[in-house]
Parts: sequence; C-alpha cells; structure tokens
Amino acid sequence: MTIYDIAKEAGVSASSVSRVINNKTGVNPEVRKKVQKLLKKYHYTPDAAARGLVSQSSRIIGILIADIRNIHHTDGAYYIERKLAALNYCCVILNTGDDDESRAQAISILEQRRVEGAVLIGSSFQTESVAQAIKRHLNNVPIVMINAFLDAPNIYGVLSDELHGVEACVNLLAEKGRKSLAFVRDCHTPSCELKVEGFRRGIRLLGQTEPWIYDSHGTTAADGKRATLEVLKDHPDVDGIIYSVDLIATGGIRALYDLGIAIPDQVSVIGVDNSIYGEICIPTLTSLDNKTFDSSIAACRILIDCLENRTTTRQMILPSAIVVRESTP
Amino acid sequence: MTIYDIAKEAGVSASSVSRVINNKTGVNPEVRKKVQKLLKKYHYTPDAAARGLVSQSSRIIGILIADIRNIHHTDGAYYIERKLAALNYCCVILNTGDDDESRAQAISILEQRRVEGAVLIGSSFQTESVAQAIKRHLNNVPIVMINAFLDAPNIYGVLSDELHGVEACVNLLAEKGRKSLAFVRDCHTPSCELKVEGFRRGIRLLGQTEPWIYDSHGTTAADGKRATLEVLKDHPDVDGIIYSVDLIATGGIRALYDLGIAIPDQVSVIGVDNSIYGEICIPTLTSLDNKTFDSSIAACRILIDCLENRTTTRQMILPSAIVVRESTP
DNA sequence: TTGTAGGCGTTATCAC
DNA sequence: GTGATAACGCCTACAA
Repeated sequence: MTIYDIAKEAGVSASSVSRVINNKTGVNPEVRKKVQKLLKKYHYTPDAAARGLVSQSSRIIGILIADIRNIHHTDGAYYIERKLAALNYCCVILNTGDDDESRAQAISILEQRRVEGAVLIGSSFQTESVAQAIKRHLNNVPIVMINAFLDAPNIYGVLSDELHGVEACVNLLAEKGRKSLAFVRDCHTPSCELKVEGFRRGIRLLGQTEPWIYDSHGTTAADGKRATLEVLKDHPDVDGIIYSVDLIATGGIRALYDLGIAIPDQVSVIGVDNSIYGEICIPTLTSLDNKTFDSSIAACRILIDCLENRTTTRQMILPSAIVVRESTP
Repeated sequence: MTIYDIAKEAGVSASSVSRVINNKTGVNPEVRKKVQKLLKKYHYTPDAAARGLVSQSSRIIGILIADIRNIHHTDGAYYIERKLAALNYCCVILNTGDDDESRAQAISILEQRRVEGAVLIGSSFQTESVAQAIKRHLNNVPIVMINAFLDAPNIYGVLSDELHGVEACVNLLAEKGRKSLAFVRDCHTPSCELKVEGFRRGIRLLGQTEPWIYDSHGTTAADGKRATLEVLKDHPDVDGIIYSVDLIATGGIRALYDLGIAIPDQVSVIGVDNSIYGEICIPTLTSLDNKTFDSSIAACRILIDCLENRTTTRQMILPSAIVVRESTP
C-alpha cells in the first residue's frame, strides 16, 4: 500500500495524500477527510526508508554494547531507547563482543544504516581501532561514549570517576581498621585499569607494603570465587577485599562463607557497580556506585542536544559514591 | 558519497560501480580495480535504505521486549541479535512496557520500518490487542513469540511447559516430606497464570486442603520479602514456598534469614527462571528452568526458516526442568 | 487548492 | 563490457 494506491482510490494525486499524511495546510477539507478515511481503512503506514531517502534523515540511532546480557549496561540502553523512542528515533542495538574487528564492523553497519547518532556503552570501546573506525565511517554524526572517551570532534564522553571511587573504598576500609587489603580484577578494560590504579593509590597512602592484586580471568561468580580462594591461600591474613565488579564479589562472599570466614567481622567485602547482585546476596554488598544510570541520562541528553543542534558538554565526569551495606563494618 | 560520485571520479557509469560493489561479473578487470580503489579511498558504504527501497527488503528484524532490563529476556535477545546479525539482518529492539497501547504502537513502528520479521519476547504479548495490531500492521511477515502464542497464520510460538514444571516442583517438595506449601506470584501474565495453575494442581493431588497463593505486587526482591512475611504471618507452619520468579525468591530467602528460619531445614524454597540470581544467593536456589535460552534458539531457528522460505514448526512446547540446589533438601 | 515533475541512492533491465 | 533508463515510495518545489 503506497500513497499512489490511496491517491488512485481517492481520485486525487499522490501529493495531496502526502500533504494529508504530513498534516500540511492547503488541502480541501473534503479531500482531507476522504483521504484520511482511506488511510485508516487500509491501515496505511509510510515507509520509513523511503521517507528517510528523500528527507536525508534515517531517524535511526545506533547503540553499541559489548554484551547486552550485562545488566550493568542494559540499564543505560533501556533508558536511552525509551527516551529516543519518545522522540521518534528508532534504536538499533548491536552486541559487538570484545574484539576490535567486530567492533569496527558494527560501526560500519551503523554507517550503512545512516544512523544520525550513536551511543557506545562501556569502557571497552575506548581503543584506537574504534577511533579509526569512527573517523572512517561515522565522522559526521554525534557519538556519545559512556564510561569511555576518544578524542575526535564528534565524540562526546560521560565518565565515572572510578579511580577516586576505589581509592575512597580503600580509605573506608582503612578507617574501619582494616590493614591488609586485596583487589580482584575481572578484566583489562580502561575502566578496570582505573579501578586498579585507584586501589594502588589508596594502598600507597595507607602504607601497606604491597598492593595485592589478583585477576579473576572472567566475570562470573565462579571466577570471583576461584580468585578469592587464591587470595586467601597467599594471604591468610587478608581482612578486606575489593572486587572490580559486584558479580565476582558475590563469588567472593560465597568462598568466604564456605570457609566459615565471617563477613564483615573477619573480612570486609566491597564490589563495584551497585547492582542488584549486591542487594540480594547475604550479607548485602557494599558497593561503589559508578553512576551508570546517571551516565546514561547525561549521555542521552548530550546526544539529544547534538541532534537538535544545541551546544552541549564535550566531556563530563561524574563522581562515584560508596553505598554501604552489610559487607563492611 | 554516492555511487555517482565514485563513478564520476572513475570516469565510468554508476552501473559499473554498482556492479563492482555487488561483485557482479561482466566488468573489465581494469575498471573493477580502479573502482575498488576509489571505494576504499573514500570508505564508501552503500545506503541500506536506498538498497532496501529497490530490493524491497529492509533486512531489519524487530525485537519486542517489555523491558530489556529483565535479564530473563535479555539472554534471548542477545542470542537472536547475534544470530541474525551474522545473516546480515539488523535488529531494532523496542521496549514496550506493559500497556497495550504502547505494545500496539511498537508494532506500528515495526511496520514503518518494514521489518521482515519480528520476535516478541515474553508472555505479556499474549493479548487480544497485540493480535489485532499484528493483524493490522504486520500480517505478512513472520512473527515468533517466545513463551506466548496467538493464533494467526503468520504467528509462530515457542512455549515452555511451566504448568507441569511448577506441578513437578510441588511434587518434589512433597516427596521430601513437605506438607504445607505456599506460592508467591509476581504478576498476572498468562505465563504466571500457568504457574499458579500448576501449583493448584499439585496441591490438589497432594491433598493440602487449600492452596496458599500470595501476590507480591511487584517483581523486586523487596516485593518478594514483603510477600514472604505475609505468608509466614498467616501460616507459621509453612514448610515450602515456591516463587513465580527467582528474583522475588531471593527476597524470600532474605526474609527467612532475618527471622532465623533455616533453609532448607525448616522451609524449602524454589524459584522459577534458573537465573543468575539463584546461583549467587546463599543458600543457592533450587529453580525451575523454563528454558529461556533453548526457547530463543528455537525461536530464532523458526524465524530464519521463515525468512528463507523453509517450512517450519508453527508451535512448540519445551519441557521445563527443575535444577536442584541448596534451598531444597 | 491541486497536480506534475524531479530527485533521494540504489539496482535491474535493456540496448548498444 | 558498458551505460542509459526506469523503477522503489516518498516529499517538495513549482506550475496551473
């Protein structure tokens, strides 16, 4: 069903139908009524692609996420999709995985679809290869990165100050009298590096001779459990463990529970993300809120500002905040 | 950058450029080389909308989800997006929320985008209003519903046998000597009604005088906790509680923990979804695996079969299975 | 107020 | 092997 079909049945030209569809003035009321009736009768819906072709605007926004199953990123995607849908944009969500090639390919796909903007969620997009792909394929539409930043005229970034956040976690534990702290990291993204650096700084100021840093080699609870057992084996005197994400922290809690080590009496535990995982485990988990949701709101605002030709903030850093729960004294 | 720009610079016609782009035969090797060089030089990417217009195929698939933040649905969306992306389809994911109007609107948006198929994830789409909207707007493309079904020639469904699954949960508890069981439901979707019915049947066969059924009025852990306290107040002798989803079950575990009631010694707990939530709580949660992931695989296969004009299954029901963990004896 | 014509970027069908 | 030309569905001057 095209506007020509409608036009023919109404006995008018396609332009008149178009005018009715787009609520333009200068149409005989009778014609308008007749056309509207036919539009309704056939449940006519304009073809977005054809419209986009002539108007040179796709009203498509790309959302790139390493893995949509990661709830830490999904919250943001949800907010952004809802907000943009209300403005008549359609969101194409692509899971890119963690290799540079598929990230670049995803960016190329966004170009094919002629997206009017994109949001890249997660620090894993902060790589030279992504920067190149954006320069090649998406250099004239606004790109907003959440928890990452790349330097290009059309790239905007909303970051969370996880470095000082983790440093504050160390300080919190120190104030409570903890003396031997370990950090378990789950990956090697720029964001995770910042967390590690925050831990190092905190430890340095604290005077602990050496920062105990472990790698869980994965982001599941089981990975966190395994890494925790390693920590305990090497350092039976550890009295505080900070994990780079909540999920591996829950594995840590389980490991301690199995060994009969009391939380927080013997060992304090802190996670990062302030996710639902931290709320449902027992004891509930103290966590560094890195403001994903606020970041998404800010990112969305920046994107909309760009789409509507308003000047906006190029880069912003949101302070993180510790949410204290039962796993710390 | 269009094929005309490339053509002009190469000193050939647009048709030749098009032929090169699409790897068609019948192009002078020299011309091909020259054009390819230019395509690379300008990082040319074809406009998907223009292509779609002439080929009458958008290569867009719509995915409708009530709320992408619900991990239970995200797993499926991930699998489907990855699988279709590999086949060069682009997925538009829409969060519809839980009201009929916005579900219908989402379906209309899919029509505007001329999607070639759609996947509706979640039993909440099984409503008359969605059926109407599909009939109006999407009646000539395959629609696959996960954990739901509507009767129309272009609608396919993959369902999970949650009714017998919950009944089996009741039986499991009965075998372990549990005598006073309660069920906490989180919502009133068709899927949840089936779970309740499964519970009723189980109870009937068991001989418990009356099925204790409570409504958590929400799907958060806090809602589950509140409902559990209600159950315990009304029935202090309860010795087994089944929850319609894992997340509210974790709230139940917390409520019991706070009251010093031992799980599973005094009260057994079972959830539904076999989600990560059940793996990280203490004790770990026995859960009815309603095969979301398998459903998504099946749904995706059905959709691809349709897209590639193969005959396929109209409706299928997957058996659910209990995953026993620490919360049941 | 209305209709005609041209064009958006691409592909397919013809002649040449 | 190559290049006009006509679609695809829609919108927007411009002319009537």
